Amino acid sequence: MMQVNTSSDLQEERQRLDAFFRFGISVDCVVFGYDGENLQVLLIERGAEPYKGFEAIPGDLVSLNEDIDQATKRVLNDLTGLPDIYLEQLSTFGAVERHPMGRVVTVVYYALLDKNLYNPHPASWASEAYWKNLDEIGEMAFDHRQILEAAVQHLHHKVQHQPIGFELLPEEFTLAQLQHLYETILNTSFDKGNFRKKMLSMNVLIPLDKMQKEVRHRPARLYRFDQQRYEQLVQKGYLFEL
Amino acid sequence: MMQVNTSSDLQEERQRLDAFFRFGISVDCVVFGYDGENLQVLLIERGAEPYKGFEAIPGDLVSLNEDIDQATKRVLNDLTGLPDIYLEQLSTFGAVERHPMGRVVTVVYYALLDKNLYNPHPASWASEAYWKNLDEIGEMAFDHRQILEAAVQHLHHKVQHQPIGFELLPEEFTLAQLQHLYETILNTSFDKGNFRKKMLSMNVLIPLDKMQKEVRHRPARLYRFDQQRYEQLVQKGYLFEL
DNA sequence: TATTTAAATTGTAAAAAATACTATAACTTG
DNA sequence: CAAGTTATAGTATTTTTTACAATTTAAATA
Repeated sequence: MMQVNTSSDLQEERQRLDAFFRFGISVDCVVFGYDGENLQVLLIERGAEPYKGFEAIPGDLVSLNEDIDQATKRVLNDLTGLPDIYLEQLSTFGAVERHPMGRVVTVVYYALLDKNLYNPHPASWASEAYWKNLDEIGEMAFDHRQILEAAVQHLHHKVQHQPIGFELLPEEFTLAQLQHLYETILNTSFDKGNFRKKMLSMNVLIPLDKMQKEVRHRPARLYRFDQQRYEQLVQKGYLFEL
Repeated sequence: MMQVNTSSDLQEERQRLDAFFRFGISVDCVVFGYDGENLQVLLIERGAEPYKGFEAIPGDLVSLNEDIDQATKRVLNDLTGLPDIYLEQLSTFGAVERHPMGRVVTVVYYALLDKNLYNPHPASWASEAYWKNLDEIGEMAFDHRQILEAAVQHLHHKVQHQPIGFELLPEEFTLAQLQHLYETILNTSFDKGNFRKKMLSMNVLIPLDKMQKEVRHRPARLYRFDQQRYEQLVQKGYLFEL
């Protein structure tokens, strides 16, 4: 098929389309953290309209010349002071009435991190920024409640098939810490010996020559996650599964 | 925190935001089909600028007052004549330069179906609409090549954890057909007896009192997928896995 | 009609993995 | 050093997976 497109062709078409180009795009960043005890999520209090004073997932409108993936990092940093972290796209919410200021479609990302590493500080139009236990969350701005529920569900599913749990822990951790994390996320309990055997048999943990410090009992060996090894296994078709 | 928002407050804010509300949103529908032999995908040839004459995934701009999920059904029907089918959201592509007519963020959906049931007919600005084998696809419009690859990868992953294979088959099918489908998608082969045992032990297949017809050997029993039973199992925490 | 053929279906023994549980080691604190 | 606590290792039992062989069925052919 031959292509004939003059510049005026395109201009005409662009005009016809003008009515379609009235959307706003935002990104929302669901950041999960773990403090060794509970699973938490990073929230802000909105200091600007709409929904001023409401709890919200950190998020903001994307600029016309800004890449969406990039926007997540900027927004998260602007509002909470968190540095560049890897955020994975989750899904997109686009109900017609979800935003009172116009038609805004929001792309939701999520991340997991060791919350002891970073302390959030509110900035820009965020009046507060803090961690909150998942089960203590009430009303939220926009459809953020719904978004958060989708993120939690995704986490439950994902943690059973990929070793994402490690992102929530310090670089070096004990098997008991890892087990407690999984038990928290999945709300179950595992046999200690068998959990250990299963984890170690996957060959994605590197045992270190270090021991836990400052505990009042036999100290446990520390391990770290072997990202390279994990990727090799995935290449070969191995699937991490609990 | 007290909320004070007069109507003029909001108007002011809306004006400040005007520069952000210049995005276009589109939906793209990756529809996979299976003809008993190969895995295929539904494509159109674009009959309008930009990328006139190129192969593309069926998709179009969303209207300002149109729900995104709804838009998928309209678009797919407009371009290819396919009726309402269930489409699942996959992910969103928003690179700055992905569309030559402006900033367009596209939300990608996908569906699976028995391609013998529906015959695509091009309409609206689609000059062609047809099924094509996955391994015979060349250049495509926009970033559709990239989108398609993401969809295929998602399919590979998903088929191993959810019984989506059934959507690609006729309502009534034999275990051999099901096995061949899985072998095609995953590009492997399974032991016949063990595949049968595994599938049946999941209790999501209803054996029918019907047999295959018009084959020149012992006819196989027909089964159908038990959606209800599957949902019950998922509720109870059971996870379908190959 | 008897025989052949192709595939469906069933069965089974061996191997591997998951599970439940016990025993021992290592460290801290009083 | 004894007591307490948790880590770590080990083991026997059960369950699941795997590989493969045997049997059944209906159509096609001779």
